[in-house]
Amino acid sequence: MDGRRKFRREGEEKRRDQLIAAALEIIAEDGPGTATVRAIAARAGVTQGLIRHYFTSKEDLTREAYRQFMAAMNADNSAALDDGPATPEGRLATFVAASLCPPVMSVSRLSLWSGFIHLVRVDPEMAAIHEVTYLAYREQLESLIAALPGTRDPHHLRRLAIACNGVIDGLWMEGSAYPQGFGEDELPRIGVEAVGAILAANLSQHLPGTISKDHKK
Amino acid sequence: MDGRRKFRREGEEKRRDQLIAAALEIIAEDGPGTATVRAIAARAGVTQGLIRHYFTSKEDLTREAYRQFMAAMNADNSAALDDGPATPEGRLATFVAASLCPPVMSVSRLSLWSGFIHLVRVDPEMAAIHEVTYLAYREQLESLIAALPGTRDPHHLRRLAIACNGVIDGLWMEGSAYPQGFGEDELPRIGVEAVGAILAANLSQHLPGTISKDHKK
DNA sequence: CACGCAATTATGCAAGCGTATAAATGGAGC
DNA sequence: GCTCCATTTATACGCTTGCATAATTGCGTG
Repeated sequence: MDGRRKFRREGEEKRRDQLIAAALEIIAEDGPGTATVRAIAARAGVTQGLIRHYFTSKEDLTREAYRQFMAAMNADNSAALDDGPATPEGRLATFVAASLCPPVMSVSRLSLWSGFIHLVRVDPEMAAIHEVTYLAYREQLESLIAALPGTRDPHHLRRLAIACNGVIDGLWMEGSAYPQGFGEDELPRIGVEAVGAILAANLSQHLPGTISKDHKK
Repeated sequence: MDGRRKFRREGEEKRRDQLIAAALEIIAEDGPGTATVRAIAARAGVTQGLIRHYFTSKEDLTREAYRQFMAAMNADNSAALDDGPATPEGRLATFVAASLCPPVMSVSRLSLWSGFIHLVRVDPEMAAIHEVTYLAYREQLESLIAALPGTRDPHHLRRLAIACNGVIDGLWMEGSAYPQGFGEDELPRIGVEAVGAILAANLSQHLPGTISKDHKK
């Protein structure tokens, strides 16, 4: 009789997270084109009106989703530092390798990234979010480089960090797009070696054992 | 009285190129979101019906635009080989450097690339176009590497090419996104050095003296 | 110079989009 | 168990989109 659907009330935090998670899932699976307000609401198990109750617009939701995605990337990446070696070389090598291993390096992350990236070049607010998280990553990289033996002036240091970041980004893309194209630990090894080459440092020998074993295949 | 607009008849080839060019311009400037059928036709100076006369669908036009864009990237890149040195090391260094100089490396190219890239992960036909042009680039890179002194088995060679391609891609992104972040010839130098490090070859000394001097827009 | 056809325009349509608004309802507090 | 309000649903509106179709017109051809 009553066709009106039953529902449960949830806290604001939980609903926002649900909606953001639903948006990220859809973007990762089918691209941003299918991530409509209706599709996101359906995936989250609510009706579309609720989105406008928790977000001022769809753009707002999109930006929050991007912010959360980028934060997760950085968090997953830095988490590796906690369990790694304590030497400057070891920390840098661990950091680079973490960027080139799951969960940071994965198809779904690449799909998400590619779904967002064009917005960064079009929407100034997205660009701001990008810059903040990008700089956070690069500054962490820069401080790890600065901890290496030898002194470098700030300007040189900055350019080294940018260059290393570029290498890592490129390998991340390659590996995420073609996971089957590389052996188990091959990409992190290549990445660490390339970064070492740019910095004129020998990083490979400081990698934790689980990563630097011989590559098969 | 007669509000109907005047027009000139053009050849099929010319009209198709005009429409593709218009689509690329809009995508580069405002992102794919604003590249609607109407906007593209307006930019090309025709009415929207004409698009469906020369392309079976908007998807068709988009794919042709992507194909043309990727072809231009490869063409601009290989063109550098004609004017460069003839030694294996010199040719590889030239090729790498060309990827990191205008016109291949530029903001508009990055905007175009970012506007298309998410479609590659969603549309199988776009993925096919991507694979063809991507492989063409990588195979050229691979043959340049194979020409270097020393012998490598095919499997190893392939992985080296993938790794070098990753480095180049990453630096291309960095440099395209932040052109002001590097000195004039800094990025090609870093790229050649990093590629040399991966291949255990000394490429930098084989670079032509001035790299990005005379590029016409 | 008129004919004929393909190139081009003009108009319309159905579907989907984001957004606005009002009605219903779950659930905590008394 | 009643009340009340924030949460949630339901519905609708205006706009844009890609696509289809019919009407026009430029222009090569005889």
